Amino acid sequence: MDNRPSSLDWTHIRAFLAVAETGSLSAAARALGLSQPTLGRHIRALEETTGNALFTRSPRGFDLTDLGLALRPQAEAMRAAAQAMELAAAGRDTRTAGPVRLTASVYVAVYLLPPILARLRQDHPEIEIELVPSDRSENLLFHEADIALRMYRPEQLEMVTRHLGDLPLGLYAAPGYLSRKGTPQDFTEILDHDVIGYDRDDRIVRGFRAAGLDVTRDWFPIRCDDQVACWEMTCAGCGIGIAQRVVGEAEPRVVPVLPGAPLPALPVWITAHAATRHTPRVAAVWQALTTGLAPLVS
Amino acid sequence: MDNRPSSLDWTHIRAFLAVAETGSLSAAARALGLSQPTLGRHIRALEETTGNALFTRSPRGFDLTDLGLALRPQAEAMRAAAQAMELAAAGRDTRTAGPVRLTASVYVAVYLLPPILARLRQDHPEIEIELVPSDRSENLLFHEADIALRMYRPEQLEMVTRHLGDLPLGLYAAPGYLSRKGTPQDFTEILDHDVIGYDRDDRIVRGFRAAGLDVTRDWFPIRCDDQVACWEMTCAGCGIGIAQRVVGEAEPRVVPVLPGAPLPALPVWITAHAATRHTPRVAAVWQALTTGLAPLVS
DNA sequence: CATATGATATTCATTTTCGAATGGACAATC
DNA sequence: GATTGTCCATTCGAAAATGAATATCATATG
Repeated sequence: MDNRPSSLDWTHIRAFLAVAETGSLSAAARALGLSQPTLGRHIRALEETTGNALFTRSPRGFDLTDLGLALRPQAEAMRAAAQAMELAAAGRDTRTAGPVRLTASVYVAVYLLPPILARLRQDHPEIEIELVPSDRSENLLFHEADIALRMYRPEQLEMVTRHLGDLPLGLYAAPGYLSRKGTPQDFTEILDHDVIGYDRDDRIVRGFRAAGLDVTRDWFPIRCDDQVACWEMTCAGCGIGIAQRVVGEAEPRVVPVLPGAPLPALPVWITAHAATRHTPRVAAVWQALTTGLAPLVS
Repeated sequence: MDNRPSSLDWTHIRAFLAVAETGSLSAAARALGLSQPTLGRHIRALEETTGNALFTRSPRGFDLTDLGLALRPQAEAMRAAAQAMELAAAGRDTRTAGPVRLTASVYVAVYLLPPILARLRQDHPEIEIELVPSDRSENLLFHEADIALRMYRPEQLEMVTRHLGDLPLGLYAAPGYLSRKGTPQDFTEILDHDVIGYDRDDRIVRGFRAAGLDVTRDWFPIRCDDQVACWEMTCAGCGIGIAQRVVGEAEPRVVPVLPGAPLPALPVWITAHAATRHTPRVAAVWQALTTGLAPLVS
């Protein structure tokens, strides 16, 4: 019994991916220009080092187990990198063709990125952009995205991060709402108003507490997790909403409320894997994002 | 004759990355557990399929060409994906038998762990323990270890950490030394004594400062980076040394000095990857360490 | 029910790959 | 200037991986 924890053989990983995709050793062998016994040995070797079955065998072919399913995305990421390497090695001037996956908060993706990405598409039409709007925090890791824009400092090893600046926030409301409920003249008066808050995100609550207002989650008459929906409700006159100033000032349906209100500013961080940060594509997108966001942050 | 660049061999890419990082075939061979001729062949094969030189050879080693420089990030991305795959595989390893790699400070590894690991071996003989004593801080991540014991709180995402408690410290000296130089009756009298300090680690200096004694690194007549060597020198009568109480009290060659001295306690943190924390092996070792260390920390 | 098809496992001779050993070149050090 | 250490290139016998051929199984089909 040779329990070897040794690291995985990259050739075996390639075989794993081919079998996973074709569903059979024979088809994978044809695709890779190898023989069926060889592929079988590679898969078996991989299963021996991981200690668990990656496929269920049947006379019809190979099917991924749960473990195999979990491992497949990483293998695909490896192949993507290998393909990029081959491109770079072949046409040595190889530029930036290919996809870049970008994740950002829904809010940023909706209100800030479109003009920046339009400009990027114009300057680098060979780069395809996959935009993943997401407010969950943990989805950027391990190759779910090449670049992430976040409102907090990511703390990961192997990640390159840069603080782009801070997005000032402001309070806004539709004129119709203000004529109905009056316009607060002082920050404390806001307690008598309908403030639109995010449901699970407690940053707003904490922000109010920091400003000296003792409110709880229940105090907000309208709660919604989706920041875009929150903003649309604000624009529609549901109450006073919080928005980034660059967005609020550009929105004709609302007017600023209490411009001097003590609201914090949202930090903006850009993050990429150290491994991919300097590949041409990722570098180009990184550059476009930093320059495009620069005028928006203070 | 031009062999069609069918496609790059992933094993060769791995060799490329190792050589690029180490700067020599020999060092890369050591890192990969292969031989220098093998690495040389891999690189040559890669250069033949791409048709371009990736390194400039010199008797001092291998240097990346511009093309090789351009290819390196993609190779790094591949390895990042491979590491992610290995981590994912390790996180789903259901085997109870096999190795667990454990890292701890040299001091802990020498004086605290042996009985705990002996007990663990007895209870779980199917688990092999690889102990990596190390005082460098950054070596636990990315699967260099499954579990780490540290004297500070690790701050990484994707890591599970738990504070096990604090190890109280005490001052100790050999009777021979004390009869030669006298026994200090007050903490300030310690300035007239030979205190054995760690060389690069400034925690002792800061501890003395916090206690109101203005000392600098040069004040310590014996300095040594190795904590085990420091303690052995203390036991041998070189001066007054600092040790964890559990160690000092159990050592017949020394007696306590100034039991009430205001020394800080060392926090003990146990850490593991979130991905592997709950695999049977890692969980068993985690359990053994927490219960084994519990009576030692206050 | 017999047959054809397409799949995996196994075997074994062949090819490929590997590593120990060796020699030579350069740099640092005494 | 000799010595030592580290590096690369080459050689060659040993070890490992490979693929053609074959056996076997399950299914679909007439």
